Amino acid sequence: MKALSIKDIAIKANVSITTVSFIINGKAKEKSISEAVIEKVEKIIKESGYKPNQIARSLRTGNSNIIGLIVEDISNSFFAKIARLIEDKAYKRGYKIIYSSTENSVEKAQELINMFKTRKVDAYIISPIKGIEEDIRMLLSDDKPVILFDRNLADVNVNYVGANHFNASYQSIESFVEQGKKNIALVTTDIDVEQITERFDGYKKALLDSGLAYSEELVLKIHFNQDEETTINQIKNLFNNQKIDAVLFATNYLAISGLKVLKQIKKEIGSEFSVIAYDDHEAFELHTPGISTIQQPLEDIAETVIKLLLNQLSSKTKLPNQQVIIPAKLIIRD
Amino acid sequence: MKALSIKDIAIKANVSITTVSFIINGKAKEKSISEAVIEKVEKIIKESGYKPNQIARSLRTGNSNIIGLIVEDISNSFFAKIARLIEDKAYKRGYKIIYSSTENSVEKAQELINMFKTRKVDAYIISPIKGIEEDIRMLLSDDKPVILFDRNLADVNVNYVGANHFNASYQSIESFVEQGKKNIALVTTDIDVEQITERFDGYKKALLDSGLAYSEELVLKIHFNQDEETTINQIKNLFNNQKIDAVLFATNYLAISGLKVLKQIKKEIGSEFSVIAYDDHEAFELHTPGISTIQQPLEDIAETVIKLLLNQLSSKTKLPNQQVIIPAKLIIRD
DNA sequence: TGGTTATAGTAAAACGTTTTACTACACCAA
DNA sequence: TTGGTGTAGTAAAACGTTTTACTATAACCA
Repeated sequence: MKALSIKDIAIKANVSITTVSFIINGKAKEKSISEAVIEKVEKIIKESGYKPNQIARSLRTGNSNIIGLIVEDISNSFFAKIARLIEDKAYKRGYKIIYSSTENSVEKAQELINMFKTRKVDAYIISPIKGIEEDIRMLLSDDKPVILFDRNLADVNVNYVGANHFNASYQSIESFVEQGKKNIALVTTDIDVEQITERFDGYKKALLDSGLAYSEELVLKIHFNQDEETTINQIKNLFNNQKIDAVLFATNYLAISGLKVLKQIKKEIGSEFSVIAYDDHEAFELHTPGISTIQQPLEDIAETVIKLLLNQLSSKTKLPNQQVIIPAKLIIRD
Repeated sequence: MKALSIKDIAIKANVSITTVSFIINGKAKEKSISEAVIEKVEKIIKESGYKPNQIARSLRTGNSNIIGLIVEDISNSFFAKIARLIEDKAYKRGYKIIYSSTENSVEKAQELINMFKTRKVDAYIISPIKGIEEDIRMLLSDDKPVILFDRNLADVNVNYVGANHFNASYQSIESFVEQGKKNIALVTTDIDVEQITERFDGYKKALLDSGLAYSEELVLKIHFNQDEETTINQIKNLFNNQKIDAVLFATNYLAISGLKVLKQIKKEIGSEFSVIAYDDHEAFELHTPGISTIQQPLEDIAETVIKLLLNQLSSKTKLPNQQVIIPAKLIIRD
């Protein structure tokens, strides 16, 4: 049962392929096709269930109505939620999203970009990693819209949407200080992206501004793709060996490992020991006591990404790149 | 900066397009192209960075090396994790995955299937919903491999991989009974798929086999896409109005809502009140006390799905459909 | 009347591949 | 010399669209 082609429709309707194509693409009026023919052809299309072959279409037009979305790890709830929101919004505007995970591997990211490129996606939404700057520049020079989100790359001039990581981090520390905390730790990762360094800088700056000393002993940088057991041991070490009364986790999965440690070593969260986690997670609300978190405005981020993208797609001329920074929200729970 | 085509390579190498194509596709030997020419062409390809246009390739060959994955909701951690595992495994075998969420809407599912069809994906992995039986039969009659997972459709003869939901549910209730529980509730959804009805049947059968009465008052069926507030109120009602000493949640998101209720009404989980949740979630391990769960073997499911799929893809003849049922594991935590 | 304009539509090239059927030549055996 | 076989390679069709440039007829008008 081979699929119907535009040719079959043309034969059935006894008109030319061109005419059918014009009708399908809503150009019938401007190409002066008569009402009668339009109706006849549309009827045949409906009855036969003909669907244009998108591959052929893409080959001819060079675009696909598909947007490629590249994230670090689709199984991380932050990315899964953002992906889902973006998918919904794009879908409503007639675009499909295809997504894939980089696993923080430069190689895989490059391969994905290449795959998307050879499949002629119309635009890219990327949560980037260091090392793919050159690839992104290539996309830009192909005149394809690119939006980075969550993480920015310092030395590429491109659209970016993300939360204000510096401020969020700064506020968290401030809030610890207001509670009278003196020994505030930071558990972060060693991924070298702006978003992570900003969180780090916010931590440092807030400490200094509050008259507290910054001490390297209180900062733990976890290697980004080691197994969880190692992570847990390192955090355990930190908690056991340092006098700490508060800790900021720079990502939600680090916080989850951290909470596991606290459970294991039976350290209670409360007035003696406070925790704030970056990026909310179901587990934090449910936790007893509730875990305070920095919530990124997922909905806003997704909406802004899509809006920027569609602007670019519908504009003939290249629009200036924008950097949109959206405030994050500190949610205090207990 | 237009992309290079096979023609450009042919000109540069001073050979025909055909020759280049044979070399790219590893058919040079069998088509008796000389070693010298092969080397020359390969060198030019490497130096110029030429990448074949996959769209043109798909148009010509009718396939794409892409597998379409359709799930209910990619932001649900069960699906996100499965998707990620499948993606990894497919990737290693040279296939790309593109995924999309149905949101439990028949219409959206059909549109997605259509989109994948017109993009000529080579195979489908679908966590189906009732109402798309006909669409799946269409795919099968197109001779495209289809694997259902997580949920089966009773009246379509197709490959299926899933956990043993009946047994898992049965065992959970058994374990409650062993603990001396008498009033065991079930919170489930009203989605009409085998996997959910099996969980329900396991619950019922186990009660009867243990000599406990089955009572409709103890079963709450939540409408599948209502907002969480309503769900929480309904569960609160159940917990407040019925004498219950144990509850099985049929999905992880229901369990999360349920745990929120328990927190709100300050009901402690312990010897008086036991909980088991279907499908593990980070929040359950972290919860105090830990929440017992039924773990589906994600890794096994993903591996089996991919294996079945690749068998079909590489076989010339149509293989018989298989139904693979994988045992789930009851994890008792406290 | 002839020239312009509008209406209604079509033929054919192009997008970048893969693949079938072919050519051209050399070599060898009978 | 003929014919067969192997080697090395190519021309051209095909996949299913979109789009440009074209034709043919009717209508209008001065």
